[in-house]
Amino acid sequence: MEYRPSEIEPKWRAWWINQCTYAVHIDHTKPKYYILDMFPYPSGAGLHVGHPLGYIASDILSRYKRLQGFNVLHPMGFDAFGLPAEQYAIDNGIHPAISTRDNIASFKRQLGNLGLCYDWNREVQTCDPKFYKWTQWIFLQMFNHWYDTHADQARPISELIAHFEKNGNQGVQAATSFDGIFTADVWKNMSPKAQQDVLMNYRLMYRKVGYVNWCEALGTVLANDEVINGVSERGGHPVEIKPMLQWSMRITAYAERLLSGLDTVDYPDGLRMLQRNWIGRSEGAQVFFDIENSEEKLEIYTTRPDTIFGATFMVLAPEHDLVDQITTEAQRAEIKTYLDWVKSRTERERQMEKVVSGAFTGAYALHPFSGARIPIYIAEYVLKGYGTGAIMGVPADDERDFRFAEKYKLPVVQIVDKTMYPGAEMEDKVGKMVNSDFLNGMEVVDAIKEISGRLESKGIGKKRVQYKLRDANYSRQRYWGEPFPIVYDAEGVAYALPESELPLELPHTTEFKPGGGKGPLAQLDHWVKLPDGLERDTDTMPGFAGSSWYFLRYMDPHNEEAFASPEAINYWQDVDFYIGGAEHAVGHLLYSRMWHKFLFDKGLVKTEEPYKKLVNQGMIGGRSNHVYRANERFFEEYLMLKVLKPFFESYGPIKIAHTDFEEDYTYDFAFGSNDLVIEVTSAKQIDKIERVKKTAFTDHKRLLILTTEELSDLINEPKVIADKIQSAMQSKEPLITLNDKTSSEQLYVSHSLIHKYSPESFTKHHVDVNIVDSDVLDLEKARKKIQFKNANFKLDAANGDVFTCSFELEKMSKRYANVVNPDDMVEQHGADCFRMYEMFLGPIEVSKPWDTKGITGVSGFLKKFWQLFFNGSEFHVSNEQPTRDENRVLHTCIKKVTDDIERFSMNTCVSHFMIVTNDLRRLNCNKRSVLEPLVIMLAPFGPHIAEELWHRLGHESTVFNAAWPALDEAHLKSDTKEFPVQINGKLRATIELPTEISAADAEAAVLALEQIQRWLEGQKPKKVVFIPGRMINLVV
RNA sequence: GCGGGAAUGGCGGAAUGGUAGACGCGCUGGUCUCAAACACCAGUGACUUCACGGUCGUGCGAGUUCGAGUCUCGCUUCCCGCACCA
Repeated sequence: MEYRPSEIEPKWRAWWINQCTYAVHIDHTKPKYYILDMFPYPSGAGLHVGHPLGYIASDILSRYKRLQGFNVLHPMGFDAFGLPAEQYAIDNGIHPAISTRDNIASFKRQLGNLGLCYDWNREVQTCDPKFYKWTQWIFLQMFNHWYDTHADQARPISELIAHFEKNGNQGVQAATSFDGIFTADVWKNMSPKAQQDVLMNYRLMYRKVGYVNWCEALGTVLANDEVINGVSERGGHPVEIKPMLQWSMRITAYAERLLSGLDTVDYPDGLRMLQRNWIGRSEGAQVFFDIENSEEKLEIYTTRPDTIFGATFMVLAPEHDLVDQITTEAQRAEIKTYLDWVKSRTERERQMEKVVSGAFTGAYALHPFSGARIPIYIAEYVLKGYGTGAIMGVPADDERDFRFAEKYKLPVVQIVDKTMYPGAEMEDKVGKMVNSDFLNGMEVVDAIKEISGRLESKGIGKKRVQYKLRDANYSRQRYWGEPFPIVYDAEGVAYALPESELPLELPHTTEFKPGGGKGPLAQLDHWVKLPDGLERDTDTMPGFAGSSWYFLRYMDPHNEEAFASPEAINYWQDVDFYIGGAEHAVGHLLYSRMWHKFLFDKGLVKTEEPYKKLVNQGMIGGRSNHVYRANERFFEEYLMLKVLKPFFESYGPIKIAHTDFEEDYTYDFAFGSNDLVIEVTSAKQIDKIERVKKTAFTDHKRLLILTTEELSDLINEPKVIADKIQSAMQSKEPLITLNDKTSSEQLYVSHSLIHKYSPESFTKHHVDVNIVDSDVLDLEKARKKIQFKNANFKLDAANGDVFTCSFELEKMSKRYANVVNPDDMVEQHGADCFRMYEMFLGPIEVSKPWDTKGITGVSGFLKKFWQLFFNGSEFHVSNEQPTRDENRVLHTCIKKVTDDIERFSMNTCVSHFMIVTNDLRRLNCNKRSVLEPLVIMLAPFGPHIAEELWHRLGHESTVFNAAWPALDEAHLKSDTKEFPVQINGKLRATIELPTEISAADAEAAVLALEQIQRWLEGQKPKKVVFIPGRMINLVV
């Protein structure tokens, strides 16, 4: 009986839904396993074959774990707030809620086609008030907490207030943007607003004026990771730095834990490295320098305090607060010129700049040990936002400082002797200190310790750990996001809404354009202005708000009392296996890890880290096809090469010098002994035709006009054109224009022919890969496309009148017309086949190109597998005992597939199923005791075919309630094995020997081999290496 | 520039330090067919040989080892990330 996926697949999908096969409940009798796909944003573009890769892989793992006896949570939902829907609303007037709902529906329909085992009852959408109630709730928890760096955890703001009331802020060790010390009395005498302003500096969600990435075109502030090379990630619009009052998330408080936590999770090394770099921890020291003739101290940050004796200049960031105060009158003009220049430059220009620049302030710092006067400069290469925004310039030990010193002719004092470390770079922390007073002779590492101690005892410096990581901007001047559950009084003091007022629902509007630096919500007076005089925050939360905790909601998605019940959290704990794209490496993953740690501090979740194991799926690239459209040049070359040769032989070619044309010659073709001239042009170029007519008339030439349109029509019949030219030659007519009823407006030329013409003859265009098969264009389908309306094709006659395209590997994208839709694949080959082919392409983690051709291999395999169960049209499975060989095939498969799924190597599993199927066909095996376990093992990969066969085998319940087959090692071994025989490591022969043969017996057998004797040339081998059950190597 | 990853037939890719190229695509030949498609069978790294066989072969160059695609060192190219982070 034929395998017909289109019949069996929809049947079982409906049955699974009907039977609630994928419904998951807390079950304390089974171990839990939580498998999560990264939260998709439902874009309007629909899925291409690259998208489901991870979903299929996680689906296979989920089904496998279930068969292994785990209670598997495998949910799906949508990151439904976001910019694209809002942009779409601005462009098309469709409310984001509507377009988002529609996009989710089509996304779910496409996923539904693939037979994925999600428990849709647990679906969440971040734009659902029932969901974002808890996003707002967590936000308020963070608002109401501060980070105690001593206890190394978040604590309620109320405890901080209590401390202030007793002791002021003395003894408080906090992650804070507040500097300065106040006493309890000072605190108590502050106005309520002043107190709130102080507290704001301690909150984990806080407001501050920050320099933000403002994107005028999008009308919003962007996070650092949404800005790529100075332009917005979405749309590529310019981004400028602008000061604004914004919500900020104090992720820096968790920097150390985010870093150390990386050692406890199973993430890919590359991803861990990425996060480490992003957090960017560096250990160094802050040092205060006195400034000559000034009360101010200059605070710098350095990771190399040991090089302090090599400091020959200081550099401040141009925006540094001290610049104005310390600049001397004499230098004021120069500094101003420099600052103006810096301001005039865009972020992008600054990043691209390779040459150092700066200006001298006229002020001097005093060296804390030598007392030397050190000139203070400002320079762009020192950044306001990092460290203290000021450095000491040590040109002998820092590349940039050296370049700066070179340019401004500043002295270079060698302070580290690296002669005993050949190959050490300038900035390596090795060598012996010289020219450094009391540090002389010390190794760098010891010198760092020594100087740190001295700085500290002198009270002019301190060890300090610094991070590159910045607090995340948490405000967006946008509509389609979570509103802030915050109101402000007349003085601008922020108050949290009471929990009872959550969710604060997003009000309806039809106007989405931002204005004046404010989001669309600002225009909704009735919503913003409250009766009691308070005003709402008019920004919305960023995209990462909902996605920072969504995986917790899946544990208990309908709970109205909490974001998830303690019972659910206790049972499901955390995500065991997380799969998704590497693009979330530093954004989503860092943010959600931070939220999880915060909730952990609060005792609301049970683990420090949200995701135990993480796998990044690779991208699937597209294979684009190109067609070549003929330019006018092509027709001229074509006539020359294919048609006119005999005419030139008869009449002789001539060239007529140009009169008033731009081209070199007046006519495209002219002849020595015939007064006919030929002009090739598009019929659309009426002006040109008129001019040529006039010129021909003046020259007393008869004119034949060949239009590219008619040539296109006749392109596959060169003889017809030749005949027409022939009759024109013989005619007496002064003007011959041919057929004006043409159907072709363009001509496309088979790629196999274009090498005969010059490259300028063609323009390359993408063509939809779905109408191309093995680079051959399907002309029937092509003619239906708008692209080829009124087009003709020059076919490759030598190769059976085909039209070929060239190909290129590119990103899969509508723009390249190379998008392959999974729906089409499922329709043609079935979901099981599509799923297995996706896996078969290669390792999940690796990027690879899609090639639709190869899917026939998997399709053929499934047909063969199906046929194992049938005798002609009849389902026929025998109950006989399996043979040794059959058992070996089965158990080898159990071992291989089990091992490979465990190491997430799905491609080799599919390969192995193919091998097994081929083996069993050879063995003519249709035995239940072999086939039934195979059906169970195939089920995670091809759930539909497995369910069908499982039921035909007589089972009533789903195959996913079966148990994964157990391995019996005894069946793996065969009696004999073909041993490779090597001479000096090179394979020279193979020999069939008992698998368990002893070294001595093997040696004897091998030495008896004629081929081996030939290599030994009568000598005895020096040494015999025998690996039992594996191989034999003779050393001669 | 810094950091990470990769490099194996025409293509996607296999290979606990032990028979390199499994499996599939493609290609070639054959069977079936009036023919094509499907299906099935056989072959398919390069060079060489009538053949048996031999030589070379996992980006390049060294090394460790009885034995290296795999381990070590040095280079080349490509991909990804970060980019004046003091």
